[in-house]
Amino acid sequence: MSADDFIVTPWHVEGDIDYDKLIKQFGTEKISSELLEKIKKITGEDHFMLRRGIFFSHRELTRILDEYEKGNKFFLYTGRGPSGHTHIGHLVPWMFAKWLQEKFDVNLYFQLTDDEKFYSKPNLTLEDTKKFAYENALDFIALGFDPEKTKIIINTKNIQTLYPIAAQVAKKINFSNTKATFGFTNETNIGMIFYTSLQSAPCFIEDKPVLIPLGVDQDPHFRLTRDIAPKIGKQKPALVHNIMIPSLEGPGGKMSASDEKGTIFTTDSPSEVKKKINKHAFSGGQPDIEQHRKLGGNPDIDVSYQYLRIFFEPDDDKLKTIYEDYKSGKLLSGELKAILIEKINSFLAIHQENREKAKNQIDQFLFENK
RNA sequence: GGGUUCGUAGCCUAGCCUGGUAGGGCGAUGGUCUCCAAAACCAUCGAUCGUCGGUUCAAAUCCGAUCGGGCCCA
Repeated sequence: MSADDFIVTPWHVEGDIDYDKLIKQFGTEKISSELLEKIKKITGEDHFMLRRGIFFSHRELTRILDEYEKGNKFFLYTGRGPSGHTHIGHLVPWMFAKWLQEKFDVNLYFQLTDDEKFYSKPNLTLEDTKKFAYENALDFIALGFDPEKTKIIINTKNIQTLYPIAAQVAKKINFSNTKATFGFTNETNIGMIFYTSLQSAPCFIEDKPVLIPLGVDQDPHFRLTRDIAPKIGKQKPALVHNIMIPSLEGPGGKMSASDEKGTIFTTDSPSEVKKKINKHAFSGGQPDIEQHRKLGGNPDIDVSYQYLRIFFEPDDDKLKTIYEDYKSGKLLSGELKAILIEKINSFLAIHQENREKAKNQIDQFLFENK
């Protein structure tokens, strides 16, 4: 694979992603400075993930905001395919969704697609994906959502509510559409072929516009949803996309729950975090200390720095100092890693506490079939 | 229901025709190097060859059955 080749699909992400190219390829819109200003005007602040381009692309976010300004509220929808334990990359769109919910005071639906992971992962049983759905839900709740405005949908549990909506959608998507969108072949099981209609269902669960914060790799599902929405008399869902969170081992892939050593899980202990970062985090440092002092490091490819930028250092000034010190050679890779380890571990200490509490809160969050 | 094809370590795969208890690649682990990581170079671990039975001195290899996956036809 050459340097500018990359693959982004809902099931596979590979290569060094050029996000400007991806925007063209997917046909989305870049989040412009005007749009950022508009968000700032309405919410009173601009989230660091927006400022830093962690959320970099959208579909019709402008329309959602225009409607909001006219007094028409929207609702939020995001989710997670429960194929394994939660890692810190998953928390990015969830954190952002929480911010959106607070700023706009809107409802949020969180879909756990246990059926889809059962269909798409040959080795997982339905029991496995259900178990992971529960585990993932704890991490979601631990971020501090309001149970009055936040409901967790589990596909196999809430099918009664989802199915009539999914049926509306399914009738409007034909095999050619899904084949073209997802590259399905004759080997693809029919669960997968139907599945996108189920992922669409929460878009229409309330009769309001919907905004979906999500990893850009999940965009194809909603491209189809957007196509058929007008055909069933609904508004197209609006999307806001975040970049892929790199694996510890470097650019050229997203953090994956199946890659143990390249991934920080929310349940990792402080010593595991320390070991993983020190032993595996790809660095932008120079081959030895003399050269590093002389030439400086490259924060743009340094995974530790990227994690600080994406999630763990919201303070722009502090981040800027780290960037400059690393670039000038003042800060060594080992020292940068120490900063990140401290940040992650203090985050996880609180998160893990909240995660324990979530076990008693989960019932308040689960969606009741209507 | 019929046909066909495949099933070898975490993954991909050679070997099967012409029987003599497995070879490679990726990955993983450890080491050297480095402030770390990567790269590079060493080294190591890892497979009762889907299962059961038969033939044979000897079966991943031949035969039968069975389970599982894929495709085509009905």
